Amino acid sequence: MSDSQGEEVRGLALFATMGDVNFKALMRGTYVQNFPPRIDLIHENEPADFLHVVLSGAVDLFSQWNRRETSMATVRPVSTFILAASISDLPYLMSARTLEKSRIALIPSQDVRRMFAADTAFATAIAAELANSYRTVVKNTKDLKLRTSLERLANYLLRQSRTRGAPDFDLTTEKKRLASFLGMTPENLSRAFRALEPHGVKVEGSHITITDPQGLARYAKPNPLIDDYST
Amino acid sequence: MSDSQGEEVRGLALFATMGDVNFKALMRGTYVQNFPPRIDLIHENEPADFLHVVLSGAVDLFSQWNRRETSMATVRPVSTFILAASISDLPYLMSARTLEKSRIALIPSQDVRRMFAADTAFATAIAAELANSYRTVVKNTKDLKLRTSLERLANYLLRQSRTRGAPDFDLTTEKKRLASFLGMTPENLSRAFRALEPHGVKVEGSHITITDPQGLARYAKPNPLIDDYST
DNA sequence: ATCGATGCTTGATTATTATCAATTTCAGAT
DNA sequence: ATCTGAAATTGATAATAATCAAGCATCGAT
Repeated sequence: MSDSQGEEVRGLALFATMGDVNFKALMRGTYVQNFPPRIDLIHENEPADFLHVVLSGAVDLFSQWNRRETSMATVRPVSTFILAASISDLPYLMSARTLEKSRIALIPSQDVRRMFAADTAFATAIAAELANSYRTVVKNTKDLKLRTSLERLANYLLRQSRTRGAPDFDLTTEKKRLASFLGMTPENLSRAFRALEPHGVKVEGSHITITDPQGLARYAKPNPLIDDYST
Repeated sequence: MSDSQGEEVRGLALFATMGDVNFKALMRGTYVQNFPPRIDLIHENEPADFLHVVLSGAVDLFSQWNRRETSMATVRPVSTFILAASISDLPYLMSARTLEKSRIALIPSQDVRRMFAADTAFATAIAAELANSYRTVVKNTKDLKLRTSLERLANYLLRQSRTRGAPDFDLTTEKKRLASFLGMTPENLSRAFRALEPHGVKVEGSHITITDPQGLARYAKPNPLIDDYST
C-alpha cells in the first residue's frame, strides 16, 4: 500500500502508538482495495483472514439466522472491524457488505497476531479497542432489552443530534436498515416516526428536525450508560 | 490472600500464563471476601476499582433503566467479571449481586492495569478474554434480534443439555431470572415451557427433560455462531 | 422523459409479548 | 409440623410489534 494510505491507518488509535518499524512491517502485507456499493466483503463463519479498515465509504455488519437478517452496526471511516475474530483466529460472527463505494485496507490477521506479541504499545491499543467494542455491544443489549422500539428510536435521534451538534440533520442510513438496526420492521419505523411527532420530532423524507429537544429527552430518558458511545 | 485461594485464581486462563513474580505481586493487593446471598457487590456507573473473580457461589450481572431491570449474565466459578471496565478505567455498565453465598476475590484495577503493561503474557490473556467476552455479547444480541422468545428458550434448553451432557437436568437459575435473561416476563416463560411440550420438552418444577432432542432441535435450529459459547 | 425497481408509507389484520389479577406451589423460618 | 412470603402458574386483557397488501415516492438507467 502507498504511504498516504498508510498515514490514514496510522491515524487510528489502534495503530498510532506502535513502533515505526513494526507499523511499516504490518503495512507491508496490507493491501487496499476499492469496492462498489452493496458488495459482500465477508460472510459469517468464514475464517478471519484479514483485519479490515474502512478508509472511505461505509460498511454494514449484519447477521442471518433462519432466513431472518439483522443489521448489527455500521462502520464508517476511519475504523476497523472484526478485530476480535482476527486476534482470536476464530470465524467471523457477522457478515459485512459495503453500503457505498468504499476503500478498504486488508491487514492479514496473522501479521496482526504476530505484531500483538511483538509490540507492547500495539497490544495495549488492541486491548483498549476490544474493551471499547465490548462496552458498545453491552450498551446495545441494554437498549434492546430495556426499551421499546419507540424509545430506542427517540434515543437514536437524540444521539444523532448530539454527535452532529445540531437539532436537525439528515439520516446517514436508509430507513430500512435503521429499522433493522433498531430491531424493528420498516413499517413500524415509519409509524414510530409519526408517533414521535407529539414529542417534538419532524420528519421530511430523510431530514429530521428535533423541534423540541427537551420534550423529546423527557420522553426518551437518555442515559450515558446506554447512549454515550464515548465511554 | 492465602496461597490456596491464589491457586484458584492462578488456574484461570487469564492468570495462568503470567510470570510467577508478577502474579504474586498482583495477589499482594488482592483480598477475598465472603458475601451472603442477594448482596449488591457493585452498582452500574460506579468507578471500576476492582476486577472481581468469583471463587465460589454465583453472581448476577444486571442493568436498570427507567424502573425496568434486566439480567445480563450469570457468572459462575471460577471466572472474572467486568474486565473491560477495569482495564479501561471506566465506570461499570452493569450492576452485580450475589445469587448465593459467594467467595469473591477483589483485585485492584490499578494493579491489573500496571501488570497489563508489565507482563506480555498477561496482556495477551487479557486481550483473548476481552475478545471472547465481546463475541459472547454479539452472540447474545443475535439471539435477541433474530429469534422469538420461544426460540430463545428452546435453544437455551439445548445449550444446557449439551453442556451438561445429558437430556435431563435441573435449571441452575430461578425461572424469574431466566425469564429476564431471555428477555421475557416470568408469565411468558411459564407459557413458553408449556408451548415447547409438543416439541419434546417436559417440565417438572425446575427439572427439565428433553424427551425428543431431534424434535426440539428441529424447532430451535441451533447455530454455532449463536449458541456455541466455546468459539 | 419514461420505465422499472426499490424504498417508503398507510391501513387492516394477526402474532407476540406484557400487564393485571388471582391462585397455587414451594422453601425457609419458627 | 405449621406458618409465611416469594416464586410460579393460569386466565383475561391490553399493548406492542410483525405481517400482508396496496399505493405512492424516489432514483437511476435507458
